Parts: sequence; C-alpha cells; structure tokens
Amino acid sequence: MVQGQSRSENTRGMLFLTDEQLRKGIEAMFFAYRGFTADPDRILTEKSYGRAHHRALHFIHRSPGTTVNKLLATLGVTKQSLNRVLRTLIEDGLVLNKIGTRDKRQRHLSLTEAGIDLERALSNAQSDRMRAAYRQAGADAVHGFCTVLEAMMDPELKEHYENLTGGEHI
Amino acid sequence: MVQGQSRSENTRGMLFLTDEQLRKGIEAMFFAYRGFTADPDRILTEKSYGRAHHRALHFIHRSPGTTVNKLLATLGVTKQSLNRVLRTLIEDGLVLNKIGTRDKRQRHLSLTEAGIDLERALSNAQSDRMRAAYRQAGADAVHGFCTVLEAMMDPELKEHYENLTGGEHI
DNA sequence: CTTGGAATGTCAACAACACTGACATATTAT
DNA sequence: ATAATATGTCAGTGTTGTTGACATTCCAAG
Repeated sequence: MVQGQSRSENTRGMLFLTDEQLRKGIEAMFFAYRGFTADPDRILTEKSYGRAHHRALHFIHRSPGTTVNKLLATLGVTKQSLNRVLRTLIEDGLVLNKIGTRDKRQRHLSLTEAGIDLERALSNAQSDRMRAAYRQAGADAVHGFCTVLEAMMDPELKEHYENLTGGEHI
Repeated sequence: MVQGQSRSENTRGMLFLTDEQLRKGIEAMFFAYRGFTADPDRILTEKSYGRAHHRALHFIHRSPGTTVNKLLATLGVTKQSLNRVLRTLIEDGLVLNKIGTRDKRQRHLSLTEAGIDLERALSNAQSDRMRAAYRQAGADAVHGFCTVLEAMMDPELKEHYENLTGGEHI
C-alpha cells in the first residue's frame, strides 16, 4: 500500500482513494468479468454460438415482444451486427420474428420453447456463480456491489438498465 | 419484485436471492462493464489500438520486467494473440523487450517513456470514472463491490489478481 | 395522394481479436 | 545427447464489431 488511508473519509465526507485502490478495482473488474462469462461461454461453444447470441437471448427473454430497434439500443451494437446474430437464432428456431400489428414495419421478437430452454441453461450457469459469490460476500456486500456498478454506467445505458424491470410487451 | 424478501437472510444466515435480484446483478455487470471500458476505448481508437493493447500495457506497467509467459497466464490468451499485440507495441516504441540474464530464453517486458505516458492516459481515463463511482457509492459500497467481484473470479484467476500486488521485478 | 422519413433487412468489405495447428530457434535441464 | 521450455512466427479460421450502400415497407404530413 502506498498510504495507510484505506477507505477513509475526510472531514467533508469525501473518500480518499489511492491509486493502488483504484487499480485494484480496475483489475477486479477485469478478472471478475472473465469469471462472469466463463460458464455460459462453455455452453455457447458447445452449440457453436457466441456471447452476442447470449446477450440477444437474454434481453429478448427479459422483454418479450420487444422490437429490433429497442434491442439495438440496449445492446449498443449496429443493426448489421445484431442482424447476423438474430438471423441464425431465427433460422435455428430459437427466436420468433412477428410483424407488428399496429406498425407493420416493426418486428416483435420473442423466444420459442427451444429459445427459452437455451436462455435458461445460460442464465442458470451464470446465476449459479453469481449466487455463490453473493452468498460468500453477504447481503451488505451485494448491496454495495450493485450501487457501485450502477454508478459506473453511462447515464444513457443506466436508463436502459432501469427501464428493463418492467419488461414491456406488445 | 417477485417477492418482498430483498437482501434478507434466513435462520442459518443464508441469503435469499430471487431470480429478479440475480438477473439485475447480471445486467448490472453487463452495463457497468461497458462504462468501464468506454473512456479508455476512446483514447485507444484515436491511436489505432484496441483493448488488447490496453490490457498488455496495464499489466506490463503493473509488473515491470515480467516475462511473456507470465503475461500470457494473466491475460488468459494464446501466445499468438498476445504476440500480435506486443509486436506492434514494441515496433511503436511503447514496450521494451529485454533478453533475460539468468535465463536467456525469457524476454522481460517493460514500458518505455512513451509506453508509460499512454498507460497513464488510459489508466487516468478509467480511474476517473471509477473514482467518481466510488465517491458516489461511498466507502462501504466500495468494500462490498470488491468483495463480490473477488468471489466471482475463477480460483485460478483470483491467484493472478492477488499476486499482482507485489509487482515482482527481474 | 404523393412524398419524406422511419424501421427493417441485406449485401459487401473490412478490422480487431480471439482460436488452432504447425514449425523454427534458442536455451536450459536431465 | 536428448528432452523440455520459452519464445516467435506463419497460415488459416471464426466471432463480433464496424461503414457504406441500397431496397422494402409503411406511417404520417403536406
């Protein structure tokens, strides 16, 4: 440690943060994210899919009936990139593509039975590690974990994060 | 919320975790990681580098004099993949490649002045957001944040994380 | 009703970054 | 001497991202 001021606060309640603490946090994010994706990645490799497929399945599951444009904004990729992934998922019978009734330009995306199964397998693999980490760390730590993560998001992305709780339908 | 048992514990001290809570955590990781990499990514794009270059610079800065094999283990990529990145960094005069004295097979990696400058620019961009998030969340939250991240790591990766504190030299 | 623009899909080309497999070259260890 | 280690390199492949261009469909405003 450079200084002995770990997690201390000054008179104005401001945190003193050493370079060492910040660097530890940066490295923790790097290594933890590897663990975070490791388990679903194994399943995906078996099925010849990638992380992009997982993300698409996750958010379609989260907001069934969502449109391509909404999914695009959530994932933060180009439509060409998403389209490649969606096409394979539709061809493989994991995702349904229903033309909108109100606006026929829009395509409403939802999971088929098979899509739900794969999403659940991936979600379970990821949740298992998350649950184990949560239990090991304790309730207070989990609360702090989420608080810091939310504070790290771009404001625009944070809106997507917050708006997901509802799961708006058609 | 599916249940009203947020962050509660049962008689054995075990956390009750709803699917909703776990899913929130998963999405928080996804969105936060985007924010985490956004600022350095902008600098990297300017200089025609990628995230892989950032990671190499970071860990060489962290452990000056480290060998290629050690860096390989830390980054968790193949030597071919790392070599491509290292070659450009060496050609561009950001990284030094010194043949070992004890074992002449080994190449000891370190940053040049220019390498240190770029690493610092990237590190500052990332630290600024981290510091802001830390201050917004508070000291307790930061502690919980790191605790959960550490619990999420693969045991093998966690060793790398812990062994980095020293920064062993030649 | 025509026109503008939004939503979507698709084609092509390209780049970053990961992978595998194979091979070469020193150098060290046995 | 031989085996193993550390490194570098070449070739090929796959996923995922990007731009740019273009077609289609459809809503909405004039």
